[in-house]
Amino acid sequence: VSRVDVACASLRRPLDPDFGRRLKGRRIERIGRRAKYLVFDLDDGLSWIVHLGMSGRLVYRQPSDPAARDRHDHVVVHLGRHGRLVFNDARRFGLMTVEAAAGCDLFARLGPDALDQDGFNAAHLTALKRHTRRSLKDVLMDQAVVAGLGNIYVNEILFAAGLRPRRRLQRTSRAQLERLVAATREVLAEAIEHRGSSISDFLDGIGRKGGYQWRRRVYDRADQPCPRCRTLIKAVVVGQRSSFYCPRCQS
DNA sequence: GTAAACCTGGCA
DNA sequence: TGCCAGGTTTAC
Repeated sequence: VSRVDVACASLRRPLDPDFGRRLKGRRIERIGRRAKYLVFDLDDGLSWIVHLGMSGRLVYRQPSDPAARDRHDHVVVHLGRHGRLVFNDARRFGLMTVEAAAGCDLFARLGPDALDQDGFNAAHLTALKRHTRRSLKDVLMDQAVVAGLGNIYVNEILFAAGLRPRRRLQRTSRAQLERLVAATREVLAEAIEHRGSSISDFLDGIGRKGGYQWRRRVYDRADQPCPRCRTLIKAVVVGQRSSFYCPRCQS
């Protein structure tokens, strides 16, 4: 990292005044992920941690790419002669920080990753069942229960599992929970294969749109026919978030 | 639990 | 003009 330009520090969490100083001069040794956070491990043991929020993008640009700055390019991380990483976020719901990943408070309350076979399974969900009246939608959206799922994919997972968003966890059988966990892996595998959902803002790390928006079965498809049975998709609000389901295929 | 807060942009 | 949006936190 040869230089860090901060055009706007007021993200969801205001950018630390030391952010640029901590990143400049470091070498990025590994790129990973923790739930919805991108994690760039640095050569001094700290990590550059990034969350894209709703409208954020982090895009690599070649040295030859035009230098023109967009109004919402808030942070530019220059990589010497190798180009730069540009963080753009119209709504500024994203955040970034440089700190030790171990003991990072952003990670403190995260549950098992949605793709972690050992952590996220039917037994994990069964253990929550006892004293809760929460809906499946609410439970899957809770990053402390299972980390990494957002509104689009929870809608798609519930459709794939044949379960309604408002169904109570308590009233969901072990077999249905097994189905739900399997559906999570299937939906995420397909979403990753198609590089995510570009419904309005999302671009991948090299500026390409994802393709999953063309494959979604129910999300934002109110009053359109279910791809399986042609019944019209319903829209409801669960926990302040829009939910979509097929009243025939999902129970 | 539920609402409101943080922001901008797009659409009816 | 008002309402909605891939997220998360904070306050009643």
